[in-house]
Order: sequence, then C-alpha cells, then structure tokens
Amino acid sequence: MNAPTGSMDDIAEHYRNLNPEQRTAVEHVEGPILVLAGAGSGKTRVLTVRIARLIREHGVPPERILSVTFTNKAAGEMRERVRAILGHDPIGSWMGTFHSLGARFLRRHADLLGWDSTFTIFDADESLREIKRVTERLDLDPKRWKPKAVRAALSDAKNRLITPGEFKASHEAGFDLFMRTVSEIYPEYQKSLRDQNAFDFDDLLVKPVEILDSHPGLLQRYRDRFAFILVDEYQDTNHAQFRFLELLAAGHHNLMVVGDDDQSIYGWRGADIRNILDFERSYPGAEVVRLEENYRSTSVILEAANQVIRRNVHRKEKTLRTAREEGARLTLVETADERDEARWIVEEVEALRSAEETPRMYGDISILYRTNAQSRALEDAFRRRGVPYQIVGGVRFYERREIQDVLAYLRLISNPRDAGAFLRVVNYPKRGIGKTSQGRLVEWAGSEGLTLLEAAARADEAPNLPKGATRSLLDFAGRIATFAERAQELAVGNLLEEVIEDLDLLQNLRDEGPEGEDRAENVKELIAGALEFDVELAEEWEGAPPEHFTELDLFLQQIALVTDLDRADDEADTVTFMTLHNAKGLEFPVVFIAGLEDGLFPMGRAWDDPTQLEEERRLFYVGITRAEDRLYLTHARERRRAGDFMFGKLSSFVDDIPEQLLEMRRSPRLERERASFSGSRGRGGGDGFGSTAGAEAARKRHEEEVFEAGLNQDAPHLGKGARVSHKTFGSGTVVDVTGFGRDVKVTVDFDTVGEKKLLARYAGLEREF
DNA sequence: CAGGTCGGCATTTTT
DNA sequence: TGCCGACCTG
Repeated sequence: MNAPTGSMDDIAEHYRNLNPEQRTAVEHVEGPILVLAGAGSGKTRVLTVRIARLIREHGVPPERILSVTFTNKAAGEMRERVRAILGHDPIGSWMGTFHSLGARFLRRHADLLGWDSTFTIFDADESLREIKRVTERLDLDPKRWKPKAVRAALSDAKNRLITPGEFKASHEAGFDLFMRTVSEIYPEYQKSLRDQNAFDFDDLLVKPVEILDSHPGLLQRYRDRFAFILVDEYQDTNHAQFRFLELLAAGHHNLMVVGDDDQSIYGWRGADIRNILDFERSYPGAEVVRLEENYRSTSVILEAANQVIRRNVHRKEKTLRTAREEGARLTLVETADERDEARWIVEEVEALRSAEETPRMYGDISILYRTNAQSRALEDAFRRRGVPYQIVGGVRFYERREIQDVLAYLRLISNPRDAGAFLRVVNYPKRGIGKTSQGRLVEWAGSEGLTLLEAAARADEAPNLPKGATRSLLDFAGRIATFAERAQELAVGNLLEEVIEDLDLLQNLRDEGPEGEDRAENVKELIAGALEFDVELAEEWEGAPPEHFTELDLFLQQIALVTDLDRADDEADTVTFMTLHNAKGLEFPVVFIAGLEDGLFPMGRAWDDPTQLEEERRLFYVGITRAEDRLYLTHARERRRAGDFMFGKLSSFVDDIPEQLLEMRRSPRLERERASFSGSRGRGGGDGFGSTAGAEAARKRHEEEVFEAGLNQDAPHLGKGARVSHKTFGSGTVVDVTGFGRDVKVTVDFDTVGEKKLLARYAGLEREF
C-alpha cells in the first residue's frame, strides 16, 4: 500500500469533488440525518469524508466516532479510506458490523450477564446442533420439530428482542403447537448456551442491548463516548439493531444513517424496512438528503433499473440519474438449459476479453444468480474452458468439515465449557469413544455438574464406561490440558500447527481417500491464515491492550464473523460468481444475471405475496445496478433443479424493461435446433424472436414453444387462450399461466363462475379442442 | 465400535 | 441430484 500522505489539502480536494447533495451530507455535524443514497451515488465517499472532516475540522477525537458497516471488509475499507484522507489511522474509532461491534462490546461486559470474556461464538451450524441436542434433551422429536425451523423462529424472536420469558408467556398456552414447542426450547437453549459460555449470532446483537438496557451507568458511559454514530446500509437493519442505535444515540441524536429502501433485501432475516421509511418519525427534525446522481452505470442500465423498481409500491419515490453516456443495450439471452446457459456465458466472457474495442479483464466481470446451486453448471463450464473464476459464498471455507474439526480443538482449548466442540472432536481422530460411551459421559457429567472436559479428565470415576474408552478419554483430556498450557506461550498459528502435528491430522485426512488431499490442503490454508493472524491483530487493535480476550479468542471470533465476502480476493484477475445478495455494495464493469426465469427469480414462493415479490424485485434492482457498462440477462428454457427438470419461462421482471433497451440473443444451440425445426416444418425461421422483438413477444413466443413441444409433464399443456374444462367450474379460457415446474398456476376465466387461480397439478383441467 | 449401505428428503437468500 | 442420518453388519 502507498504511504499515507493526507493533509488539509487532501481533504479540501475530496471536498471539491462532491456534488451539492453529497456536500450537504458531509457538512452535517450535529443531529439526526438520513441520507437516501441511491445505487452508485457515492455514499461511501460521503461517509468517509464526513468522518475525516469530523476529526480534522471539528476536532472530534476518533474514539468518539462509531461506524457500522454491512461487512467487515467494508469496515476495513472505510478505515483505510479515512486513513488515506487524514494521513493517519483514526485510532480508537470503532468500525465494524453490528455483529463484530456487539462481540467487541461483550468481550468487555459479558460478565454482567454471567458469561465471561473468553466466550465462544456459535455459528449457524453450531446453533443448529445445539438446538437439536436441546430438543432431544426435552424428549421432543427433532424430526417433528425441525431444528432449522426452530432456529428460524428463535432468530426471529431474538431479532425482535423477545426474551425466552416473554416468548413463553405468549406462546406456551397458544394454539400454535409449533410455537408452543419453540417456547419450551427457547429457555433451555439459552440456558445451554450460557452453561457453555457461548453466544449465538443473534445474541451478539441482543445481549449488548440487554446489558445497556439494564445498566444505566454503563449506558451513559457509552453514550458519552460515542458522540457520533454513522450507519451504512441502514435499510437492512432489524429491530434489535435499531434499538442498539437508539440506546446509544439517545441524548445527542448525532446519528447519520445511510441507505436505500430500494435495496432492502434482507426482510427474510428480520430486517425491517420501516426503520428507514420511518426514520424521520423516530428522529423528529432529522435532516434528509437524497443522493440521486449515479456515477456508476450507463444511462441505459440505469433506465432499466428505474423502470424495474418503479413497479414497487412500498418505497420512497425517487429517480436515479446519471451523467454517463447512453452505453450499450442490455443483452437478453435465451438458452436451452443451465449448461447451455453456462457455456454461452463463458464464451461471451472470452469474447469480451478479446474484443477489439474495450477488451475486458476477467476481474471486470461478475456473474450473479439467485441461488447458490446455480454456480455448479457455471463452474463446470468455466473449468472446462479454462477460465479462472472465484466463488463468493456458497460452501464457506470455514464451514468445511475438516476446518470445523480442527477449529473445534481450538474452541475447546479456548473455552473448556464448549460442549459442541468437545463432542465434535472427542472421537476425532477415531480413538474408540463411540456414541454409547459419549452418551454415558454426558449423562454422568450432567448429574455431577461437570463440564464434559472435566468429566473426561475423571473418566475413571464414571460408571459403565468400557476400559478402552476410559483410557482414551483420560488421554484426550490430558492432551487438551497440555494444549491449553501451550496456548499460553504460543501464537495462534504455532499452536494450531502443534495441535495438528500432535494429532497427525494431515496424514489422517490424506488417508481418507481421494478428497483427503484437498481437505489436507484446506487445513494447511487455515494454518497459513492463523500464522498471519498476529499481524492483522496488531493493526486492528492498535494501542488497545487485549485485557478482555486472548489472541486465540479473537482468532476464533474473527473466523465466526468473517464472511466469504470478506475473504474474496478482488486483486485476482478472475471472474467472480456470487448470489445477488452477496453482490450488494459491489460494482463491476460487466455483469451477467443468470437464471431469469419465473419460479427461480422471482422465487416461486414469492408469487402470491406482494411483500416478498417486492423484495425479489429489489433484489433484481440491486443486480442491475451492480453493472457499470454492460449487463447481460440470461435465461434457460429448462433447468435441472434438485433432480428433476423444470421448465422456465422468462422472468416477468424482464417485462418491466422497455424493449428498446434490450438486444435479444439466443444460444448457438437454440439457433441450430431452431433452424432444423423450422426447416422440417417448412417454416421460415428467424422472425418473432430476432433482435428487434420485445421481451413480451419473446416471452409469449417462448410460452407457446414450451406448450407446443408438449414439455410440461405434471400438468396438461396449457397456454394463454386455451379452452379448458374443470369438474366443478365448467368451461373457461386460460388467461394466465404462472409459476414453475410443479408449481404451475393457471388463471382461468370460467364462463359461469369467472376467474379462478388454480394449481395446475391439482386442478385436473382438461383441454377442450 | 466402525464402516458401509440404503432410503428419505430438501432445495433461497446470510451476519 | 446429492447430502445426511438411520440402520445394519462385520
């Protein structure tokens, strides 16, 4: 990195480059302010320049500024940019995600709730396992009460700051059997976390609020400390986060929130769009600044985005404008199936790379999709063609089995009460401690009030344990104790190396078979990461003595909170694959959005729910606005999804894009099929789907083709206008066909009873000829 | 106890 | 289709 050279001139320079609205936001000093920042409107610049100005021109000490970002990477970049402007690091300023800030807070104050500062953070998988254990402990059947559903309900309750007690009170006598069961599980789960000195993700938000709420003195200290609070991506905050900010900002109200209601895409995980829509009501007198000038996209891309998002009803009216040139039309591509789609994309990527005018680098290009599963076909095609790519998200590095196994050792060393970690590694590598022995140990530990590790250390006193298992348990406990001692002296990386060597884990993995070598490589990568960790630590915590945590704690914390997004390598010249959700906040010269079919995007389930459909549309909007110069929209006529084939028609979202903004293309494979098909039928080809046809025409035609080919197996082959008859409703005309695969829904205008929306699969419609 | 096989099942997005 | 968990066998 280049040496920091910040000066007064630099800040003036940054300031000069702002437009009037940005300037207003940057100049704001005291009181609440809402910055409605459209996509690509330079909000990061506003945030960073404002922070720099507060420090440089208003003499605000950096440690009195708190900024919240959506990812850790964004926090790092913000810090870097502020440093660049100032010429030095804003030492002491807290910058991070809500979760990492919550963890930082809890390291200092968790003792107020009965946890201690070396707590473990349970990631989503670990919570799931814990929920399952609790469910079984309560003699409930985890098959009937699915841990995932329970976790979702718990998370939802926590995001709304509903305590176990409150939850129980409102559901234990309720008619909803599921919620009743959850109300039993919730308190037990929470108790179990506490026994293990652990927090789950949601606790990182909830517990700080709980502490602040119940300790006025402490709250006052933090209010005084954080005199200025800035929040990015405010549209994606949930109630707990709202409350956290409200507590800290009460009094001074020096709260700047930046966001865009049109980019709110996390409603499903408890984000409450009302936080941003009602900000002015929550903070009366709030200044509102709108940034509607987009610096990112060509006007064609922006126009498409505007046309799409304006279909949403629940939004703050605004229209982005750009000073950029018109640019190329969007390319709408029809392909045969997901492999054809992937192949088309990779070929186009190569074509872009060798284009005479503006050749692109791989790193300029991103491919976005709705579901992680879609990455598979893309990976195959790219690998076959030898085009470098990286995937952000999906199977996360730290979630890999072998990584989790190794990390469980570190967790147990760091926090001997971590039962999940204990159970994970007590018999890994295999040392003859089977399910039965583990069960007996757990039972005995429970009755004696011991942690599992303590129980293992005294396994010889436990009843009913086989000789071999007893010996192994004693040995296991001994090893952990030794590691714990070593942990006092060694840096994390070295400790990890020692653990892995002592247990011979690498060899163990290699012996597993063909995938073993990859797994061993992953573990090595983890070691490498751990060895580097100290450096990062020094940077992040500059000047702050780590009295509340050890390096090991912090390493594990980082792993729990770091996302794949944070790990993404934006220096590498590779094409980037990711979900639309992960793409938020990023931009690329060239973007492909793949899988634009009804049922996939928008997702089938969003179909009947306007709220969900609006969120899906916002997601599409987010996708479109990632593109700077070129945007491709691809769809496939059929797609393999979870085993069987699905037939897709072009996403109805595309209908909202005016056809003059689109250029139609078709994969070579479809062209070929079409040529031979038309030939054999003696028809002229090419019309109706050429480059001048509109999306609507394309869609209609496609529907017809699907229909003609008689492709839909689950339901009669119905197209708009078809005459059908129904057992009870009589005869009618099909007016609309929506949905996907077996979720195909048909709207029929019946001659006698009027319009009905039916599930084709069940309706038993018969075609009349 | 460990390892293998078979069947059932889900499959949206993630800090 | 592919993963996970339950069950069976050596």
